[in-house]
Amino acid sequence: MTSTLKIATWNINSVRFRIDIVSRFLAEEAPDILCLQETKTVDETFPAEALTALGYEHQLLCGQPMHHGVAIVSKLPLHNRSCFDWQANGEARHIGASLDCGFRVDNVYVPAGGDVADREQNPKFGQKLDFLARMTDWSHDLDEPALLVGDFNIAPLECDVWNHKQLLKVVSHTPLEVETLDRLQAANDWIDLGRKFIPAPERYYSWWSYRAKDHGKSDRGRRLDHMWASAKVAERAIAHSVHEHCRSWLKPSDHVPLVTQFRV
DNA sequence: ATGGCTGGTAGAACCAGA
Repeated sequence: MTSTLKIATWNINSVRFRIDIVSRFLAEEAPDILCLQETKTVDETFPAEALTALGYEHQLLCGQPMHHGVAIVSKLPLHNRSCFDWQANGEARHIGASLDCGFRVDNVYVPAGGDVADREQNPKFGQKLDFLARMTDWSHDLDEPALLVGDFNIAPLECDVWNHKQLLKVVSHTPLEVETLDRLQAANDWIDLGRKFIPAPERYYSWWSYRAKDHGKSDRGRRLDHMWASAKVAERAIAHSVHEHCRSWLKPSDHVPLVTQFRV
């Protein structure tokens, strides 16, 4: 029997502050699995009960005080929890699990990288590149079907940003970051599901700054969030959607959810 | 018009996001 599996990813910018819109999204879209980034809470205060009440009883948490933090909540069992420290400093930026349908899910929050695109002047930029290099090594050694999702904090293509030329020196769209992301992609022949379903040069953004007076009017977006699949998993992807309307909800995250549906 | 905003935590003339 063939059925489908729907997986979502969302940088929520505080899961406690935004539990109401998380609940609304889960009720309306009903993914089987939701990967969250920037939960901004320790595991003890993660809103576990509210999500269990919506049917997401399987929860893997990797939080820390104040910043960062990732989680996977699921209607289906999650096995073999892994938590890689690709930042090499203890920050909570990855959580992975195996699914009964035969592939693993890895949920990642790549460091933003600070303001200056130079690792000598700005150590955070170096940490971002090093994080991606460690992910690349891991991708190289990966020997099982996998789905890699999350906030990569890089918009690689010209059509992934509102203005390519203006953003060439802005961290998230610099040529060095794009090259580094390309090496990561090549290390496991990852398929960019977003662009498989919404091919370039079509506009595709997943993040809009809080600082715009009217984010929808200026539409200065970037595609910072991604869903990448290894070849066997990509073959099973049958639909992909960007939930741009969530950016206009009350007290929104600055990111919107992405959803991919798979044949399993 | 790359910060004009945002949340967490402390109780900031803070930090971090991107």
